[in-house]
Amino acid sequence: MSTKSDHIPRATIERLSVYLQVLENMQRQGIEVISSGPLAKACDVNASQIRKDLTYFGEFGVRGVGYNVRELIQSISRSLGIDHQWNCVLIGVGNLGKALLSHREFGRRGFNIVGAFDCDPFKIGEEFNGLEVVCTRRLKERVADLNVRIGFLTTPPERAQRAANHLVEAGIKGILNYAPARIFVPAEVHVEYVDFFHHLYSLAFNISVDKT
Amino acid sequence: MSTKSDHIPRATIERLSVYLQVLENMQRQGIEVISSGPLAKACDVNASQIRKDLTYFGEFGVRGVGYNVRELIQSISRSLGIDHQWNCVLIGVGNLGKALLSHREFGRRGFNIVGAFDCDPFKIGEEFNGLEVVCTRRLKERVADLNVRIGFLTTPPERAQRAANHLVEAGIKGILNYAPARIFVPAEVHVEYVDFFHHLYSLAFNISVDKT
DNA sequence: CCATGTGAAGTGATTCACAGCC
DNA sequence: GGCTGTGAATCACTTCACATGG
Repeated sequence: MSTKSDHIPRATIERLSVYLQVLENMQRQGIEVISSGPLAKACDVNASQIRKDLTYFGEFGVRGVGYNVRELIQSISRSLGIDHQWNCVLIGVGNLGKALLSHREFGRRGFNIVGAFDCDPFKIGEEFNGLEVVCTRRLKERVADLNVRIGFLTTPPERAQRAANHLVEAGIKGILNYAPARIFVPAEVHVEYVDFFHHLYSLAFNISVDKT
Repeated sequence: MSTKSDHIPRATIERLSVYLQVLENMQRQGIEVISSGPLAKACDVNASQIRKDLTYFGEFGVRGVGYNVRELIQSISRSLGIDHQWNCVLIGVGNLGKALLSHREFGRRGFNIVGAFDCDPFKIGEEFNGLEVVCTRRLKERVADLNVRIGFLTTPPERAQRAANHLVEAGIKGILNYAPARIFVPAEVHVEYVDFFHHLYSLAFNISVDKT
């Protein structure tokens, strides 16, 4: 829908989230127009980096002026594909799964969790945030009925691959994997790994090397 | 302590977390020796990438054989600086802060949250996971007393910078910033940003481009 | 003989520097 | 005059290919 040329660096996509966050905070502060220089400072990146990142998706600025904050937020949202709602399911209703189900921010950002699945009979029937936990057998019908494209995977590591298989089989297009295990899926299915410790490890490493 | 040469790519550090995760799962399965080929497959990276990453920190393998899983886990842990306990504080006891305080996995991994701070008088005195919420004014003494080096920042975005200033002032060396805002700190203080939406945005983007 | 460790080659991303435009 | 958009130059990371060693 949005890509001007062929390949967009993964790093660019990651930075777009940052720009969006900073621009939203600026908008809340009433800033209407911003140029790449100050925006770069606020995002802690290089100014031409921002300009280059943006031109992968179009020309959003006005020479001699800068970017309109509201329009740029819209343009980036459209570029990322988050200018509309996404239906999601969650598989694995443990502590983390429950926490995510109860967290309303996902819905507020357009990611609606419309199904919660588990194969444990003791969990089936429980309710979180108005959503009843359902047997994994019924995953496929639910995904088809509600045009679900994203699955949150929150099982223990040893069950991650099996859950991933279920999601793929159900026709999911992307998996947000919170389980501490790699999973293997067909190339056309996208996987993102969420690891709560990875940032903590980076901090530990960076602090450690400083002292040496 | 651990760096053989001067500069280690940030990407290498991020991959070490992945290797560690995969190696721990292998160890649980009883695998004792692994060579870079199969390890690379399991981590979904290139084999020489793994070998090069490891040589930044030392020579951990045996030619013709491979790596001892247990020893490699230890070596990577030591390289990352997570072979010992880290005391941490948390500032901003909102929903997310409470969730993190109640989550025992951090302690299990060696990151002990030994203080919870907030400036809201209604929150001070509340208790989570056996930890009493304390006024931010007392942050500095606590950090000094317990040799705390890492701070979890879980305030709303508009209070993130002020909280960051408190942490810096208290002598913190690294900040794990969960607030959806950039923060600015002296160069010697490390910051890692945790953004729950960034992976979701990447998925949305990748799924969207597929369809075009 | 097999797998590590590593310089050299290749690839990809970032920054520079300036032409183009408002 | 000021700021965007962009080819060219630089820098950083990854992969190759093989010498080294158990």
